[in-house]
Amino acid sequence: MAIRDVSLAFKALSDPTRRDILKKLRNRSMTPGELSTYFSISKPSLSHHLSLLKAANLITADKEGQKIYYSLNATVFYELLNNFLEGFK
Amino acid sequence: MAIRDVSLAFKALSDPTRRDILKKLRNRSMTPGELSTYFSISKPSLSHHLSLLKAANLITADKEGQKIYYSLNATVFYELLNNFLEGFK
DNA sequence: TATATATTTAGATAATTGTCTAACTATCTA
DNA sequence: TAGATAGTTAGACAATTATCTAAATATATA
Repeated sequence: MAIRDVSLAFKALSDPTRRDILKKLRNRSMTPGELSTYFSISKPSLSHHLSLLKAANLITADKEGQKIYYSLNATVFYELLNNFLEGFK
Repeated sequence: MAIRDVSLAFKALSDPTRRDILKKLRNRSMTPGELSTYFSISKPSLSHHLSLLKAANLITADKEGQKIYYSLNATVFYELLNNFLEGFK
């Protein structure tokens, strides 16, 4: 998996709610329902944020029954920031 | 100098024109006039991008006569991305 | 002082964003 | 199969953004 769109990734990282979502997913996968208990926004808004993070390839989704487990895509995450730092050496 | 606002910094980095400006400033300082020769946007638009980069503390400005020399704030730049990576270890 | 140069500010406009409620789809279970 | 649960999609709305042209500010120079 690779970085698809740097602008998309930085834009995804520019929102504090989305950065908090990534931090929640740092240790383990979570469903939108579980994530929603940590945030004071509606589930559709959370869903929207998850779709942006997914579009930026910063998280992955695994469906199990009715549930969807979202996980941090650590590889792409490091790739994005490290590659960007490379460009500024 | 420190990171003031992570959202502001990532937002600044989410625009390709602004990333290109940072790359131009990687090696040396430049004035808006010189920078403008590399971009196909109006000078007011360029000025706007520079003000956002400055607000994000990613560049600094030094006035000399009528000219303003903009420089990459490498320290904050590395600080932002490295500290952010730290949070995701 | 008048004019030219460098850059920003003001104001307008179209596009994008984050949020909401309501409605929909998919899956599970009694 | 009916109802409950998990999550997304649709549509609306206010706020923000990137861009432009026109005007203003600041400095240098003839």
